[in-house]
Amino acid sequence: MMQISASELEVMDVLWARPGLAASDVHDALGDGRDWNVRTVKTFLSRLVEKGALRTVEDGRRYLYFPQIDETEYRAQAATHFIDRVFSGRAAPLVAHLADSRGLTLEDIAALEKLLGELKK
Amino acid sequence: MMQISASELEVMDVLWARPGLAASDVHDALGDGRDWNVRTVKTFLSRLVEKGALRTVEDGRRYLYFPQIDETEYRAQAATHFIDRVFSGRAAPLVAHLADSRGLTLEDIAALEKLLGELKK
DNA sequence: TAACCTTGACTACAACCGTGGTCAAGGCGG
DNA sequence: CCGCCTTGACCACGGTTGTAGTCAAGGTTA
Repeated sequence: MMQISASELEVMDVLWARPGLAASDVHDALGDGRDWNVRTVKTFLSRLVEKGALRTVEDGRRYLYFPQIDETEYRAQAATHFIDRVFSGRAAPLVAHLADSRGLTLEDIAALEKLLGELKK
Repeated sequence: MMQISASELEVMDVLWARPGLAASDVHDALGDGRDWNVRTVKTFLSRLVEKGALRTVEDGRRYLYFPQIDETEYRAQAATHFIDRVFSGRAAPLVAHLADSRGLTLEDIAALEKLLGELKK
């Protein structure tokens, strides 16, 4: 439902981790690797506000940004959509692919086994 | 790497299942639920050819379409990208989310347990 | 005080996407 | 043979995305 692009999601990640940052703070927080112009970051922030994913609070001459959507919920929904699109809604083949492409570490495998154990109850 | 949109992927699905169809056949095969105009389907086919995901073979006045990319490989790669984007590369949280959102059926759980058993070896 | 930096508001612009229209050439039904 | 259908080639058009530029107002610094 809420369409957030890959770049916008990186911005959300920053604000989920530290809500209430101003635009330039978000820019700084993205610093490593992400070499966006401040204005680019501001564009993403504005679009996220338009989309209802962020809310602004005035702080003098600038805005502070706060997530309006729940991180966990968003990721769960994104996962469901992805699986519907790419794996016809079947989760098991996805995990199989991850295994194939070495996307699963031993730790992952242990974590998943534990998780499955809980799910069976 | 190869950027295929959601709609284009539906077209690929048809051709992965039955390679060598002509445009109108693909249109028919999509029939149920997917109510695209034939020209819309042709646009997707053309774009997929441009992108190198399909190859054409002339058959009289029309083209037959054949996948140029491997289905399994594509899905595995898509899964990896998705997890990088949305779950910072960690597969286990993804599966946890699926469980939360009831994306996993009992069958899935059984399949995953079997899979994990094999992976441990 | 004068020049400069920051901030939000608005604008730009090309690529990609979803959706299909136009057009001309060839094949088919009657 | 004649009109109709299909086919590929090319075009259109508005929305989203990535990536900023411009501008004016207010704060900062020398």
